Amino acid sequence: MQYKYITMGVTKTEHFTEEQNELAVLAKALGHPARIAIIEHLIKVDSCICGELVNELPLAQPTVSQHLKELKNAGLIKGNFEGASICYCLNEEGFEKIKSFFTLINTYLENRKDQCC
Amino acid sequence: MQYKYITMGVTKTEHFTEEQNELAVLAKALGHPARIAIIEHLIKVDSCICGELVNELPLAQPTVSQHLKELKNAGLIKGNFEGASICYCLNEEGFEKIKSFFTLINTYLENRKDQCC
DNA sequence: TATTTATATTGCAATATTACGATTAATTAG
DNA sequence: CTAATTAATCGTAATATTGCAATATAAATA
Repeated sequence: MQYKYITMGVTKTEHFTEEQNELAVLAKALGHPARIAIIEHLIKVDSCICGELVNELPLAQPTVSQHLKELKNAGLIKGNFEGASICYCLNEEGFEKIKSFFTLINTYLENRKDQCC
Repeated sequence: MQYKYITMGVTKTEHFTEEQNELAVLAKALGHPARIAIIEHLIKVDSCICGELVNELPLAQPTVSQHLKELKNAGLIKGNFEGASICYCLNEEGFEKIKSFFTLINTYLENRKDQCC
């Protein structure tokens, strides 16, 4: 058997810029309704949350833990231990990177003249 | 054999709000460096593009076509036929939906007082 | 110290995504 | 009409993601 397609199913990150890969990682982390819900909840309660997320979300505890881990790895939330529980809140850094991308897009869209499509 | 976990690997969209699912779909569509590159290229050339994307990207034609389809399905780009080729440009609607989400986040982050994490 | 509470990790089942060769479809050029 | 060009679709290989039961870990409490 030949390994003709050894990278099938794998994103070819090496062919894109670091900025493009970073943006994709951030967007991907937001690409799940549970993770959107987590972000929204963090904003809603306006404080660091400690665990009640499992009660808020329609998912089992290990699944929530996994989603939190992905948001943390992407740099969109931060988490610190606070006694027995852990405390999460938004990580400004991650959102700053997204911000400049969307500022670029919005500026473009606002000034766009023609639109052949 | 029992099909105990018939929905394994499937996002439980039905338990989230329509808005959360919509946002997740949009973010997910941006969650790949090739699709970020496509959006950036559409902004850079400031016009509808007709096919040269395959030359710009380090991916085969069917792969590029697939990424374009995903961006189109998510509502982030539009495409029209123009003779033998097809013409793509940004779809403002999709980006509008993302915009309000990030406005919410930015407003929150700018006004946030404490930060226990 | 033993028990409870809170969260992370492991392991695994199942679907989703990524990538591309081969092919198809549709238009243009000759 | 035929060949060339352009882009979508099909089929398939391979990895990634999602979800949860079971388990592990770590701190608080009795």
